[in-house]
Order: sequence, then structure tokens, then C-alpha cells
Amino acid sequence: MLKLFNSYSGEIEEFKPIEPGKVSMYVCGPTVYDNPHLGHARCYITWDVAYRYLKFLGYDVTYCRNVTDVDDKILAKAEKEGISPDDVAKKYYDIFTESMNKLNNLKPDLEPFATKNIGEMIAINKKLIENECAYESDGDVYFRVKKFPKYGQLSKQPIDDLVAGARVEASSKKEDVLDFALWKKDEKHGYPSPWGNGRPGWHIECSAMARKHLAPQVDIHAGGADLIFPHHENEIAQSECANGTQFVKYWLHNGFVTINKEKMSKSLGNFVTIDGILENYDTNTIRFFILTNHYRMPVEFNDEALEAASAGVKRLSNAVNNLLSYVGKENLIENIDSEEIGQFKEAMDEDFNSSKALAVMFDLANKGNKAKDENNKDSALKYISSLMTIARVLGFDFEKIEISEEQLKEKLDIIVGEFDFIDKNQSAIEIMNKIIEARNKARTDKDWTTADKIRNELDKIGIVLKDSKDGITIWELK
RNA sequence: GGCGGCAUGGCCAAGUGGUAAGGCAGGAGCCUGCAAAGCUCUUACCCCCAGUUCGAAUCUGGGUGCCGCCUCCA
Repeated sequence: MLKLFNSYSGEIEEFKPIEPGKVSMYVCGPTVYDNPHLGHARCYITWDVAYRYLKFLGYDVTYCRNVTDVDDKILAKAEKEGISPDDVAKKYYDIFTESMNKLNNLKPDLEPFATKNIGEMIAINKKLIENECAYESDGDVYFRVKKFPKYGQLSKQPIDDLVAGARVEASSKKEDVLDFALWKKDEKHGYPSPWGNGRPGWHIECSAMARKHLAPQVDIHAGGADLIFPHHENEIAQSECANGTQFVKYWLHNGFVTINKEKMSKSLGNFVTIDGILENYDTNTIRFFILTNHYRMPVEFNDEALEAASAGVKRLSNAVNNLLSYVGKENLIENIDSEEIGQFKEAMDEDFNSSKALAVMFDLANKGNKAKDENNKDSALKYISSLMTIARVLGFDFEKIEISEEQLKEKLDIIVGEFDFIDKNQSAIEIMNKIIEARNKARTDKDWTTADKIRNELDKIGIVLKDSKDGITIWELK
């Protein structure tokens, strides 16, 4: 039984979807005006794993992640770069998408753009004005916070303290400091509306897209913890006032990536971009690094942590690849149900306890390696099948990339001159076999100098030799 | 100031009141010509004080330290 920490109640709750067997999941997507950083990676990896796990449990999941492509920051960037706001949005959306792909995040089922849903936003605003939950003021539309008594429930903020802490803007068009914009007058870049040309406020975008693309009531709404106030608080107010039903059943929020104990963020400027981090560490390492911590806890970024993650990934991928070649990939058991899969579910059912889930993978790697050492193929097959299943649900891809004949030949050409026994015209595989044969002959002759030289040359081009007990030497990429 | 969270071995980290998962790093050993990979063994009275309890890392109260939200932010 899946249990989730609901930010709204502040408690762990049993997960029961509105409609049995179906889950609607809305995650606040990016505002596309700059390169995504590790904080975004954390957020979207977290919810990617949630999505994968819900599907693994057999739910029919509809995952919707919006794209905010109309925003002050996009306009500012457009100004700065001397291109149109649309081009800014397109450029950074493409970068974002590429980053998500590189991180092995599944594509959401729906990815609505704010600019394509302006009509729905206007419709909600009209409804809210009708309700007197909102009002027009000189081309702007504001939400009347006092009309929604539950305001502050999600963020647990007493409304009086919010008033006290609110910034008082000069020449405000608002009735009350707490009121927030649903629509902003913008004659230059705006869209036509009953209130003149303008742009939607950020909060209304998500309310509109969630309602239009999912339903007035969604099962899960997730995002970074920094969105709790005011973004999600405002979404609740708007949606519930407009729809007359509860907006979200389970509010889920992920913690931050920190650097020197401080939140990594655009405004602090202490961020590492996803592309930047991928230059030094691979996808699995980043995912592993993120998943070692529970999703609600902060994750401290530093090289030691990434190195540790990288070493952990290496251990798992060694086990996976060694075991796959031992049992034969084609023999893997589909949909295996084992004791370890049970432990994995138990872990993930506890509010996505990924840290425990990783421990199950290490346990399987260890058991699998042992089974292989003992030459127990049946056991090994069971363990690797379970391990592969878990890896898939967590979004890992541990399998070594197959190198093509051409790529191998290209590599070998670099070192082939070192060996006089090689005929350059042979195929890459033949050359590899020749090299290994030559080294094994040297080993038999106890000519360690030659044997080591061959191994070192191969190491230079990223090929590692592994001698096994039965006298067979295999090669693989580093 | 208001609200919320966190403090577990050298580092990261899980932990549902009964005597501390896992990973990384380190050490010892096995295997190996040497490696690589793998296997085995190995390092904790859980920030401090008080309380509840037969029993607390886990509950309560009080400290101390760190962080987040309260403004755009994943």
C-alpha cells in the first residue's frame, strides 16, 4: 500500500486515487528563460521516478508537466538577447527537453504550453470575477484573497502574518496587499481579453492547464518545495473558487539541492547547469546521487558526493553487465516477482524511500555476484532479473553501450602500429582476438613485459581486459 | 519576527520503542604472474540536558547548531 506525505495535511497518508486504477499527476514545469540546473534535475528526476513507480504498480497514469513560456523573465531575456520572446522560449524549451532526455527522464504524457491555453485562463478569470473572487482594476485582474477562507492552509501560514509580512507596493492597483494578479495589463506583448491586452499571471497558468488537460480535481500535484508559497497556495485558491471542488488530493514537494549548505538557485547564482554536470559525471551517477537521499530532504552537492555516487554506480553496472553476460540477456525473466522486488516495493511504498530501494539493488548485486561465483545460473538469473526490473523503475540504464565494429576499428587503429603481428586489413573483432591471443601466449611464456604492454596499450583506448579463472579473457569498455 | 524542516561512524545515508540497512573511503584476507572484476572479514553507545518507559536514535520538554519558506525560484 503506497503511502505519501501530503504537504497539505502535513501527514503521511494512504494513497487512494480519485478513480480506482487511474492517477492524474501534475508537475509544475520550467519557465523557459535559462539553462536548467541541478535543482531542476533533482525535481524532475524525483517525479520521473514517482511516475515510473506508479506505472509499475499498475496504475494508468497521466503525467502532465507544463511549460511556462510567457513570463516577465522571458521578456527580459528577449530584450537582452535581442530576439523575440517566442524565440527565447523555444530555445530554452529545446535545451530543457534535451537535458531531460539526457537525464533519462520519461516524457510526460502531456506537456502543455501556457501560451496555448490562454483561453482557458481567461475563462477561469471570468468565472472568478463572476463569483466576486476576483476583480478587474485598470486592465489587471486580481484574486480577492479574503474571499477564500482556507488561504494559507497549504503553507501553514496564519493569514495575519502574511498580511504583516506582505510587501506594500507603491501605487498598487490591489484592494488588499494579499491579493495576487491573475492577469496583467500588457499592451505590447499581451493577448486580447475582456480586460484589454494582457498576460496571465503565473499562478493561473497551472490552474488552467491542470483543469483543461487533466480534470478539475487531480490526484497528485508536485513540484519544488519553494513553490508551496505562494504558487501552490494561490493555485488552490483560484481552482477551488472557480471549480467548486477540491483541487488536489495529494500535494507532494521535493527538497532542494544545496551547495555549501545553501539552496542552489538562480537568484543566488550558486548553480551548476545540467549540461555542466554531465561533462564530468554520467546520467546514472546524477540519478544515483539524487536518489541516495529521500526526496523531501536536502541534497548537498559536492564532488566527494558525486564521486561516491559514481563509484556506487560502477559497482552496480559491473554486476549488471557481468551477470547479463553470464546468464544471457535473452533469458531475463519478465515481470519477476521475488522477495527482493517485495522489499523494493515496501521501500518505495513508504513515501518513495529511494534510499532503501538503492540498498535492495546493492543486495541483489551482491547476491548475484555470489551466485555467479558459485556458478549457480538459476539463482543468478533470478537476481539479475529483479535487479534489472528495479533499475528500470528507478530510471537507471546500467547496460554497457555496445560498440560498433567501425568504432572499435577506429580505436584500434590508434594502437595497431605497436604490434607487428597484426594485419591491419582484418576486422576489428579479428584484431581484438589476435591481440588477446598474443597476450595469453605471452602469459603462458611468463613474458610479463609483453603481456603488460598489450594490456596498457588497450587501456589507452579505453579497453579493459579481464582474465577469468577458466582461462578466458574478455574485453570491455572502461 | 511568523511558519516548517534537519542534526546517526572518516564522508553520504536509511531507520516503524526492544538494543544501529546500505553506499563511498580505509584496513585485513581470498582469487590473480601482476591487475581488473568479484568474494569474506573489519570501524557507531545515533548534537547536549532532563523526563516518560522494563526498555528510546526513535516519544515529551528544554537547549545548541544548521537550513528552508514568508519576494522570482524546482
